Amino acid sequence: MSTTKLAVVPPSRISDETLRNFLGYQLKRSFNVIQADLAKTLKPFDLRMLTFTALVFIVDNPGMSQSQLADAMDIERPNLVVIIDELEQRELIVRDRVKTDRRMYALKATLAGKRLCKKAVAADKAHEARLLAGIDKETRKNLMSTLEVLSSHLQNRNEDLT
Amino acid sequence: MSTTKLAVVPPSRISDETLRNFLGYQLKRSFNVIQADLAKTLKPFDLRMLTFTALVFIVDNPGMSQSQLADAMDIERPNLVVIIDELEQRELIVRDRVKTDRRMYALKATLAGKRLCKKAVAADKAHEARLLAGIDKETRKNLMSTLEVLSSHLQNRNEDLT
DNA sequence: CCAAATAGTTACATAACATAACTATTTGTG
DNA sequence: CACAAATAGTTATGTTATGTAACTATTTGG
Repeated sequence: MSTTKLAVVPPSRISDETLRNFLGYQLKRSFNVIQADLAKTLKPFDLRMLTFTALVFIVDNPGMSQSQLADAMDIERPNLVVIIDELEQRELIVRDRVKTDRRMYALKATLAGKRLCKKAVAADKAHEARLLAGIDKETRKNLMSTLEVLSSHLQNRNEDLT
Repeated sequence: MSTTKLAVVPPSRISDETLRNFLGYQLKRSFNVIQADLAKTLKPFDLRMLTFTALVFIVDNPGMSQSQLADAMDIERPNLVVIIDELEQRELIVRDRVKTDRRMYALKATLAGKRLCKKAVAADKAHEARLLAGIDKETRKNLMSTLEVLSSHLQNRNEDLT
């Protein structure tokens, strides 16, 4: 049997047995699917995952600062600037100067921002419900609590290091 | 009490209660931490997450094609080209033309590629062990199997749609 | 025989992310 | 009280990941 005959791997025999043991790999596989579907879900609202997350944080925490939001979103402060710029330009949020500390802004959602947020959150809920259809309620619950444990553990580790 | 006094949110009161219910949010939080640490872990090998994943797949599946690898990695084929170019240029892999189908290559790891892969896999294992230290064995096992269920479910859904 | 499909590529655009360096302002210490 | 250090936000820039259009070369199927 010549080696060229075996040169091509049949599709069914592609193995990810090494990678499958890595948490990062499993997270990325799942996250890829969810992220792609979320991009489609948010597109009608002219939102992306980062602008959506920022808006939700601001709606839930009126008066938070840009530094706090960057921390909460786990992104660098310079990268937040364009996100806030975009939400402000669309009149979904406002940057209010803080009288007691003129370096900082208090971020607040406008009425339009709150409304858009509500709709986008509902759409996101539906998108996740669709993706998880076929997984029973008990398993979903276990999934969410397991991920909560994981992300809390990792966040705590991160904070200890800084 | 004037509104300016309440303008600033105390750090301890930032709430992510809306976002915390989203699977995508939880996955992203965890994935952010793992990805940042993995970038540091792979840097001494001059690898990134994508080049590492590609190399592992090729080592485990000698002879696989670029199309198969793109599918396995869930990326678009044009984006695989620079990844394969880089691994080839470093002489970690080779692109062998397939005699029976001159459109395609059979990708194979070189000895140097296999060696680097082995070291990088060990380093990745250690990085994940470090990140998960403090989580007991039973919880880790549950975590991995839960994520396996999730990513299999989502991959199956994706394949059904295409 | 040839249209359709496939494998791989080039070119390009967008978005996410990291870092250096800056201005304006506040804080803390000697 | 003066001022160095720290903080909040910003500009500029580079790197990486990702998506899409259009292309060439080759194979497939009717």
